[in-house]
Amino acid sequence: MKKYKQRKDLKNKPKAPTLIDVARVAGVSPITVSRALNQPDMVSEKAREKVQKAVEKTGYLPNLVAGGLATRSSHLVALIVPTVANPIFAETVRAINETLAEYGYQALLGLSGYNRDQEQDLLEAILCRRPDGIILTGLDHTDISLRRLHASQIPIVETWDLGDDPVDALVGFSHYDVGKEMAAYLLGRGYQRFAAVTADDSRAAKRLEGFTDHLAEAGIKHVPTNVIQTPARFSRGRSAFGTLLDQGVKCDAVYCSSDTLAHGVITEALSRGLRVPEDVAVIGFGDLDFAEASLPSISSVKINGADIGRVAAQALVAKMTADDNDPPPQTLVDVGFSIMQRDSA
Amino acid sequence: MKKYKQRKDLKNKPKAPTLIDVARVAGVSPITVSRALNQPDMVSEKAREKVQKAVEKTGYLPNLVAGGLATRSSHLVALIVPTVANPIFAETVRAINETLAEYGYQALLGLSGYNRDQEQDLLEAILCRRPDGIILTGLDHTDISLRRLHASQIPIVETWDLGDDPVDALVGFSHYDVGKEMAAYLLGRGYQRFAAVTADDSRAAKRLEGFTDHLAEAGIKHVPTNVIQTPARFSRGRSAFGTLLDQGVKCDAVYCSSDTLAHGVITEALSRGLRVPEDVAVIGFGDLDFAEASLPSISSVKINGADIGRVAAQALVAKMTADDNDPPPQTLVDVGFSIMQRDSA
DNA sequence: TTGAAAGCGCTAACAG
DNA sequence: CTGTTAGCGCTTTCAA
Repeated sequence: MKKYKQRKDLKNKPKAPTLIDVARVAGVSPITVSRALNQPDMVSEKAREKVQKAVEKTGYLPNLVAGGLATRSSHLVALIVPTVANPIFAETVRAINETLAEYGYQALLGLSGYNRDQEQDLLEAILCRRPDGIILTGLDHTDISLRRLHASQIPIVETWDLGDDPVDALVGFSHYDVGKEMAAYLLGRGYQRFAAVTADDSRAAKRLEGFTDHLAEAGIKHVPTNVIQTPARFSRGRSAFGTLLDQGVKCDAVYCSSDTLAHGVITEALSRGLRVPEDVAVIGFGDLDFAEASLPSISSVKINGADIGRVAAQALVAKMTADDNDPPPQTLVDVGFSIMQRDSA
Repeated sequence: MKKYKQRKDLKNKPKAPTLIDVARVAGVSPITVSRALNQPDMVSEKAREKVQKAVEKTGYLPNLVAGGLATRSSHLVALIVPTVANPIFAETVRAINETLAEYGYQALLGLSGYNRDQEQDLLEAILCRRPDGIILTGLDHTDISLRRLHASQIPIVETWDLGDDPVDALVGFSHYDVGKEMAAYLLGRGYQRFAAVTADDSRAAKRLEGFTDHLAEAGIKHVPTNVIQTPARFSRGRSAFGTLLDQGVKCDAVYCSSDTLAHGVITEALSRGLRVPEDVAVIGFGDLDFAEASLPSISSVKINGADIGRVAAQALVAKMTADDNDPPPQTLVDVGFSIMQRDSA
């Protein structure tokens, strides 16, 4: 039985058992252990059993760092979202995590805080880990990010938006159209005086633009708007609407860039003795659980964060596992949206 | 000028520039590039400049997989939480991410779904990546998980709980005490008939136990309780309370295992014409934004998820960077909690 | 079916 | 201050 070289523990670091340890115990060569674990069909049943026992005896856990270096594939996916404090992204993160895990991938989470520069830094740090794929939120990246993304040759899926010039694959919906539909919806129900409470991120801006554009086409040029900083919090929605009212704004419908803000707006309205939706209707965005299940007086644009996550992860997996000679699957998915009515107006 | 061996591109995989490429361009040895990047002080200014230029020219991004293998340190931290759908965990995740990033670490996120077996699987997958540290939620792990954790020799911080037998460091608070304090708080305000709406995870169970124990000491033996499945959602809280009321339960105060459930309970109460807190008071747990900022009629146990995350991450960093001959910093932090009053009762 | 040799890209150790 | 050498733990290639 041959001996295999063993590391000599330079810094007496705590050492986990290695393939070589297992091989020694099993009485086979390291490569046989490797195959028994990763390509069992290539190995005799006898060898497989010996290896299996040795693995249990040593408590061996493969070192994916070394494996990744050798195969140049990390089975790691970079996932960058603005925040997990927004439930809609939390749901997307969950779905992505789950779907990736099904295919043997793991997600490295980065939180960009709705900030392109922070995204760029995250991206740099993450690219150093040589992920097999990347999932980004939105289409709005710095030039440097874009350059790195293109140079990296790594499959990429952008999510939560639709646009002309994705880096690679794209899974989302049109925020501009969402805004237009929200306007059309309210106009169709007879509302005439509008106000808006919106966050300042780029997708919220697109929705607001769609909203005001559509109103403008209908002859309504003026929409008092209060822009709050991300992250959109209940409390900020509440105070933002309070400010508008204090400024003497009169409206029969309030546009909100998210359900969280809408919820705050409703609370503020109620606390001032306004009835919702009789005195003032409120429309939000995001399909939070509380919007769907309970608020008796809110309409909301329904987005399925889990769907987006699942579809995005699947698209990415397809790209990551595509053969080099396959035609590159140029994915582009419009997951759509719908307006959900929860009020009696 | 010496030449350094270069990979011969077995599978014509897309190749990112390597240290050797940079060394060639800079006209120095690879190790000098490595040092210029990681230990600039060990290198002459001239060399540093040459390397800097070569890096820019080649668009080089270091390969941390290779570096990690060589140094046996990944600068990766495993982070396992039950869910990010619960805002309190979302906040913890954010704080941990942020704090780790400050020290040059990155988090690998795993979602256990409040499930020990799922946690075990995640742990196995993550340990294969040889993280430098591990942050877990709670003290409740499978035997296999515990064995692996101990065997791994990796610094570990458990969070969100306090207990006798942590694997390593521990940052949290006593859920049992939280429950007792909630009971004491309500008793002190004169409430006498209680009901409970609670999730079925292990920490929620501890809180409920503290709550009912304290009430029992005060002679109140019966607390109608509706246990809902995790994840605790607004809608579930609402229907859980509805069920209790339908069963004829009379109460003047409702204990909820989280603010999300409390919010649902309040909505259900209001929708049935009950005034909160005049007819029924509601107490929750978690300090969500909406509880703090707005609900006029809820009391809540205030927990600072960001604090826990920050403290936990710092404790972990301290352990990860501790010298082998230093005494092991046996961290144990009780971050405490407080009850926040938002009602006028 | 199994093994030996040669790296993956980087850095620790030990000279110079 | 800079370079040489020898791995880190695994897998690929090529032989047997």
